[in-house]
Amino acid sequence: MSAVSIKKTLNGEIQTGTRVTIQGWVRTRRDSKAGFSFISVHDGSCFDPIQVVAPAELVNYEDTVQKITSGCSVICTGTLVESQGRGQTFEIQATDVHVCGWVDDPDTYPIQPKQHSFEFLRDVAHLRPRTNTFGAVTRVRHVTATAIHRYFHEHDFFWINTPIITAADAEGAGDMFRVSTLDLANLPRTDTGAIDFSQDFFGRETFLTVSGQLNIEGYCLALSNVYTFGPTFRAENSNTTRHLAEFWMIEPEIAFADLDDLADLAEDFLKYVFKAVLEECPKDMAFFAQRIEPTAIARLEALIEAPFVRLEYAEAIEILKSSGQKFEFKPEWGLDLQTEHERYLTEKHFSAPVVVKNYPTEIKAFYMRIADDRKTVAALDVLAPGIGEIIGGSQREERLDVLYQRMAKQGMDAETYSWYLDLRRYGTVPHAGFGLGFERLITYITGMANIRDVIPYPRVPGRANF
RNA sequence: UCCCCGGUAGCUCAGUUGGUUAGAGCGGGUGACUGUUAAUCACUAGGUCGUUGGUUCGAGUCCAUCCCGGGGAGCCA
Repeated sequence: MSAVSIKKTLNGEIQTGTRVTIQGWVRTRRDSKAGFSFISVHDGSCFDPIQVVAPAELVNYEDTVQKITSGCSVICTGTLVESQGRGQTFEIQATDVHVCGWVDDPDTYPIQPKQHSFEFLRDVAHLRPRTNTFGAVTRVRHVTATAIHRYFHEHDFFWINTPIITAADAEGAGDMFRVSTLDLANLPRTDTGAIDFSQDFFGRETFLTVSGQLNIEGYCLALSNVYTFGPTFRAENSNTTRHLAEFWMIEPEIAFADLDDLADLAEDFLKYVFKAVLEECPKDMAFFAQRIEPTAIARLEALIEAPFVRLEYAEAIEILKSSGQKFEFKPEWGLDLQTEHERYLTEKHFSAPVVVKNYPTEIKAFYMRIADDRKTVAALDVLAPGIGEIIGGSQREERLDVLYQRMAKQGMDAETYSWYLDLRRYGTVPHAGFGLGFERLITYITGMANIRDVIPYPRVPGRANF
């Protein structure tokens, strides 16, 4: 008999009276001297475990069933029945309980049927997926990723796998990890004493990507609507609840589009994804609302209904200035919004996600389209209550001469970016795109406070365990 | 990188102005009890109090140092 997922045994898909085999890991075992044990088994297929009722008549009851502890892997066969007890609809009356793998030392098995701190669970990242919370996070993460691909597919976007290894050393998005096969203890040198990267694997200096944007623009100016969804690396020494050195980023890029088209896309996209998660993960979301963040479901529902607030950067500054709030950093036109400013806007003033558009030229990247008066560029940030910046994007500078000037002004080497300039030389069009941090999105959806708890094995400064 | 907080049993924590033998709950073991629900009750095992040094008659407690963790800020997604 082939095994079925616990999800199927619990969702009514299988008729009661059917003989089934399930396989998974034990959460708890409770004995009843009335002649049976209750074994709570999960397999990750759904939030709830199934209760296996193991009668004392089983041949291995005393030497096996009664020795089962949390974490053992089991294969159980029996009849699916309506539960005679409270707390669950279905359960399995076992005729066979087989322990696949014992827990060597139950005394030190880290995952107990109790609340653990997330800090502790980070130290056992290989075992934490066995907990309620991380099972739920994992399923939500999967459903979110799937919804993202589905949204783009349904809207005629193509998924472009931009390279992870890149030679562009100044994409303007922070410090990069070096990729090299040179012998660190014995580096080849040029005549001038510099490291001779011509002897390196690629014959030049290379890094891990900090963004697929520049690469994807080429595909945008050919396939019109495209996106990346892949790993991204930042070697910044950021120690916060919302930064990772390795994370996943979604970057759509749309042709024949301006900043408002981009804001429309961001809003429609986020609403679609939130809706999908609420529909496909009701149990997991209910858990987050109950145990992690009380507003987890309510705020997503509210967000799906209401139109996003949109305002100019200049307006945002005015709101902050006349707010009467005491800020550590005074809001001033020309300065970037501080975390405290973003929080005020999203959490207090609007109590909603806010799209801020058209930032001062000086504080934004070279590729963003400059306004006629040169004071601002067509950039936008989507700010969400609780986490701040979730999306950052812009309309790209599509005019060759303007882009060239801006690069020169920033002392950038036009030669390195000649291929990027080609895109403006041959059939340029207005286009725009944004970057969305996947883990930040999961953080927002689940209400999990720390981004290290929504990725399987977090990489942060000073830590790359597992 | 900067600021703040913390490190005591497998886990979550308590530990008074420095003072005898460092405690509880959960988890483990043993037993009792029960269609049980993070079951309940009794008994039991389990600790180099993060490291190194200092102050003191005496340090889990005070000081310094380093290591590790967490939160906040900056950078950003």
